[in-house]
Amino acid sequence: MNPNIVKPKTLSGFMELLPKEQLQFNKIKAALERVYGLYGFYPLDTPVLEYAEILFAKAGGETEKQVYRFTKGDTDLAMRFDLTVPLAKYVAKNYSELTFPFKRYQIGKVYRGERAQKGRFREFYQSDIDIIGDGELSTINDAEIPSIIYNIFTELGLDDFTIRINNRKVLSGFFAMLSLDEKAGDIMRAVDKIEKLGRDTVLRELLELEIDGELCEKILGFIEIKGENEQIIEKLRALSDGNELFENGVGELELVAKCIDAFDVPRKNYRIDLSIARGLDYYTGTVYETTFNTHPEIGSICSGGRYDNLAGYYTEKQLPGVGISIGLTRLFYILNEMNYIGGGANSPADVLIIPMTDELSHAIGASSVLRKSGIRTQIYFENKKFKHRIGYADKQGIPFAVFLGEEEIAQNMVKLKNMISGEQSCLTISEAVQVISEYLMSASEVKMIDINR
RNA sequence: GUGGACGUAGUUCAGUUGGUAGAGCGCCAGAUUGUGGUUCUGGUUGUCGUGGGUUCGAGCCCCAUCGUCCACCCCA
Repeated sequence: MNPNIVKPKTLSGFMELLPKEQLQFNKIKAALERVYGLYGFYPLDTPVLEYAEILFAKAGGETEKQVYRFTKGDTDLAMRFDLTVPLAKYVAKNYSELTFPFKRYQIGKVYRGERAQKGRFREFYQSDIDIIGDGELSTINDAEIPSIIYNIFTELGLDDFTIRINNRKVLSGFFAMLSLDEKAGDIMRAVDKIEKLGRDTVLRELLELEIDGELCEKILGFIEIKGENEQIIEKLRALSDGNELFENGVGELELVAKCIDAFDVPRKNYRIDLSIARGLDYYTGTVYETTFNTHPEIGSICSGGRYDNLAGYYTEKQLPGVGISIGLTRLFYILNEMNYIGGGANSPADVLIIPMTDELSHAIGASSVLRKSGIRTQIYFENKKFKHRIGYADKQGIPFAVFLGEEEIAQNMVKLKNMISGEQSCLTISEAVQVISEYLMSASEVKMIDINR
C-alpha cells in the first residue's frame, strides 16, 4: 500500500450516513420541522461554539466532564452539549426583542465527550421545542407538548409508542411527606431506573441511600401505582396528608392529563407513570418520557419537562418554560437498525435522462421542462456503456429513465421507461410529465417508516 | 472514569494442534454494442491494526501499543 495514503476513518461516536440513509434522515427532519411549524414555533439556530463561561454557568458534575473545551488564542471555548443552555442565553440576550410566550424549535448537533456505544453518540442531533413565558406560563402548555410529540410520531408512520408523563411536584411532595426532602434528587434518580433494572435493584439502591426499609417499600409502592389516569389521580388524592407541594402537583397532573385528552392524543399513546422522574434536577413540574412499546430496552427517545426558571444565570427575569428534546440521531439509528426505514421514494431523482447522441441540447431542454413541472431530473453525461447508464438509475432507485436517441429526437418524442415495471413507451414530453406526476402522486402515499416491514 | 470482547480484501466475516491467505457481497469483463434489476461464465482485491518477542517457521502463542465495539456510570 502507498504509505502516503492516509486511511480514511471517522471518529467513534460520530454518525456518518450513506447517501440513501441521509435522504431518509433529512425527510424525518423535514417532517419534524413541518409539525413544529403547524404549532406556531419559530425556527432558531445558534452557534455550535460558545464562550465556555456561558456553557459552564450552570453545568456541574457529569455534564461538565463531558464538554469538549479548548482555547484558541486567549478565548476559552466550548462546544454546546445541549440546546437548552444556548436557548437560555439567547432568550436572556434578546429578551427585549422577543414576544412572549416565545415558542421556538431548534434542530442541531450537540457534543458530549463520553464513551460511545450502541445508540450513544458523541455528536448527535437534538430536536428541541420549548415554550418560554415571561414571568408566568400557563400549565396548559404542558399538555400541548405531548400532542406535538404524538403528531410527529404518527406523521412518521409510527404508532406503537407511549408518552409517559409525571409531575416532579408530586414526587417531591410525596418524599417531603416521608420527611425525605434532602434525598429527593438521589431517590428520583434511583426510582427512574425501575423499568430498566427492576424492582430489586432499585430497592437495593434506595437502601444504599440509608433510607429505612419501610419507607423504601412506601416509595416503591407509590411509583408502582397503576391504572387509568383518573384512578391514579384518585389514589394520589387519597394518599395526601395536606402537603401543599404534593396537592399542587396532583392538581397540575390532573389538568395536564385532561388537556392531553382534549388535544385528541389517544389513551393508548400516553399515560401517567409515577416512576418517571428524569435525572436532571432543573425540572420542577411536568416531566415527559417517550418509549417504543415493542422495544423498551432502547430507553427514552424523547424527554423533557417543565422548569421554573430558564435563564437564571444570564438574567434577573423570571422565565418559566416547558420543552422537550427528541434524540434525532438516536431515533434514526434505532429505526434504521430495525429496518423500519426505506419505504417510499428514497432516490435522489425521479427521472434519469440518458442521451444516446453526442448532441446534448435536446436532453438539456427536456430536463428543463421536467424540472419546471417539479420533477427531480438528472442527466447522465458520462461516456459509458449503455448498461452503466441504465444501471446508474437502477442502483439509485430512480423510478424513470428517459432515452433520447436519433429516432426520438427526429420525432420530437421521448422514450420513457418505468424502471420498476420495465414498461416503456414513446411519448411527447408533456405526456411523459403526466405519467411521471401520476406515479409520484401514488408513491407519496407510502409511509417513510414502516414498523411492519 | 470502571469492566469485558475484538482488530484478516472495498465490505461482512471464516481461517483446525503453529506449516502456501479463504468465502459471500461488491467491483470489472463477457453471454446481451439501445435495456438495468434475476441467471450463468471468467476476472480483480491483502503491510492479516502497529512494534517487538518465542520458533526452522506466526494470521494463530507471549508482551507492548494504537484503534474499534459492548456493558457500567450518565444521558437523547
